Amino acid sequence: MSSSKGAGAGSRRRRTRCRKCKACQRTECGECHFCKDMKKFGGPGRMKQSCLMRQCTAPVLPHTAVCLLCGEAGKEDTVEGEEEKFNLSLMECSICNEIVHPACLKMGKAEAVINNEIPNCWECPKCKREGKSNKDSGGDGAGKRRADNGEDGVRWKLTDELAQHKKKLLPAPPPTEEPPASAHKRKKEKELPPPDTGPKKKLKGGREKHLKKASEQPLEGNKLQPLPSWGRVGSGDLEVKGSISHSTIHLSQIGPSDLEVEAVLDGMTAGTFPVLIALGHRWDAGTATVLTVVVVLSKFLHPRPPRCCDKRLWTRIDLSRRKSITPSMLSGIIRRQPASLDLSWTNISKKQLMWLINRLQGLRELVLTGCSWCSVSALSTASFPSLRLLDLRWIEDVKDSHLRELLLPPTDSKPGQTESRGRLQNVSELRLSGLDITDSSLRLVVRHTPQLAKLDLSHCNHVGDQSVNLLTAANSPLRDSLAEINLSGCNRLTDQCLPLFRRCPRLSRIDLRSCRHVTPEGCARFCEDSGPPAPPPAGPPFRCPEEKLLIKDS
DNA sequence: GTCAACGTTTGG
DNA sequence: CCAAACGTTGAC
Repeated sequence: MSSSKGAGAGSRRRRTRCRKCKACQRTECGECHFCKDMKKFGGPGRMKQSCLMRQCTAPVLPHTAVCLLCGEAGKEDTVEGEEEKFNLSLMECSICNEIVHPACLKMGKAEAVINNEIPNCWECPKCKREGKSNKDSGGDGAGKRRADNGEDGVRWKLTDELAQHKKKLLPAPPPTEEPPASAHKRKKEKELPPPDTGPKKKLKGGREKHLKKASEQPLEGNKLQPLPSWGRVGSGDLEVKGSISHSTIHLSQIGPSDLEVEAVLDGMTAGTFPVLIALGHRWDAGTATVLTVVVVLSKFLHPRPPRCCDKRLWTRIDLSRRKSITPSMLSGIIRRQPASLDLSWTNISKKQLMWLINRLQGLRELVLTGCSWCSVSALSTASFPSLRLLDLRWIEDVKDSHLRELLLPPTDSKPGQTESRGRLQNVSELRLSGLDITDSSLRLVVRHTPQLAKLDLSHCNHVGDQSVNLLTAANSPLRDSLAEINLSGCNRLTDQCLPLFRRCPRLSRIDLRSCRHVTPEGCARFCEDSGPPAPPPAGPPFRCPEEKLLIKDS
């Protein structure tokens, strides 16, 4: 096991905990694989790895690190000003591993690529000038490091192809041409832990990549996307095109550093990360758009997460329709601490879901469409102070007793608490489509989700006029909070429910499509009564006054 | 010296 | 290819 030794140029220095990040400051979970290995938790202590929950998000250079050229430590504290501080700080090159003061290099940082994710990490101007990349690191004088593994072989092969495309010039090849399908696929699997390959743990590899290649990590999937198809570009959003070369993304038009770039791969959201990563690289407006990648500046879609969350940079993770959720996916999710998690139509188990939600206290959106209640019941074991959206559509086998379990406040509320608070206290959007939810459960919804603004009850067979009465009754907190309700496909509803909606002052959208017993005439009358002008009796939608929208098919 | 755990190697 | 093992580093 000879790890690198000696003080030769570029011999690798081990990084160490920052001790400041959230992960560093928490205690060991005692439950993860590595905790269970530890002697203190009764394990054999052979693995000698950090608790999964305590993996440092910003590992720092050790105190003993010194500049290769002058032999001195980091001196950024001795000066004022960003530039000076940078020049006197120690920077470790992720290619040659050399640690130097930029000032000692005397090369100017224009050519360097600074890694904004890892403290004191860059691709040094020397390597950049020589055209070196991470691939080459095994071959240089440092020599100590193994050659990169096969995955990287794929990566770099593709990068080379990309460079060749560049020579041939645009336009980008059609998606089917390159990169080779297998490599393409493998690459995509690296975006997130793979869909259904067996259990795997990306710890060490992940950590190493974190150190060595983090600057390109969030973008690496993009490299392989010849021509992604793009979805949303909202009115306030900017669409820009850029090209990827090596680990650099060149954006052609934009500059603000506080926006976010969202990369969509094959129509699927791959992740969200601040554009400043891209800005860490050179601007090159003239770069040919070979292998065009489109990025959407989604300032308006995703408020930027606090800086401390930048390490993982994934605000949304979508694993919908993955056949199985593997342990590595789970730990990947935890490391990234997403604000939004989509697990719809997956076979996630109750145990897995429980494990997850207990570690995602900041989660704001959870989508569990099409999962089984058997798994979803995990929700009844936790509370979600940050949760705003809960999607439970089309969950099989949901009974009233189940929803009661979920909606009722935990029974073990502390005696000191003035009032017991339900688990979904702060949820503002609840989707319950396709559930056999009865009025008895709806009563609980009314009582225990006081912040609810959007409620989706479409295709709930038991929902009828009485249910609407319940939701809009004088003692219902939802009366004032409801802004949108989806009741499409609720065949028990009749025209009689319509006037009840007037009780809700904020209600601005009612979806009554495919409600067999709600007539267009009834809707027209409802809108008419709400004030002129009356819409035509047939054809959706009916517009009611004050920008309210009643949607009804003819 | 002890303890934690990084990064590499090994074995399945 | 991945999980486990382990030598060694770094903090204290």
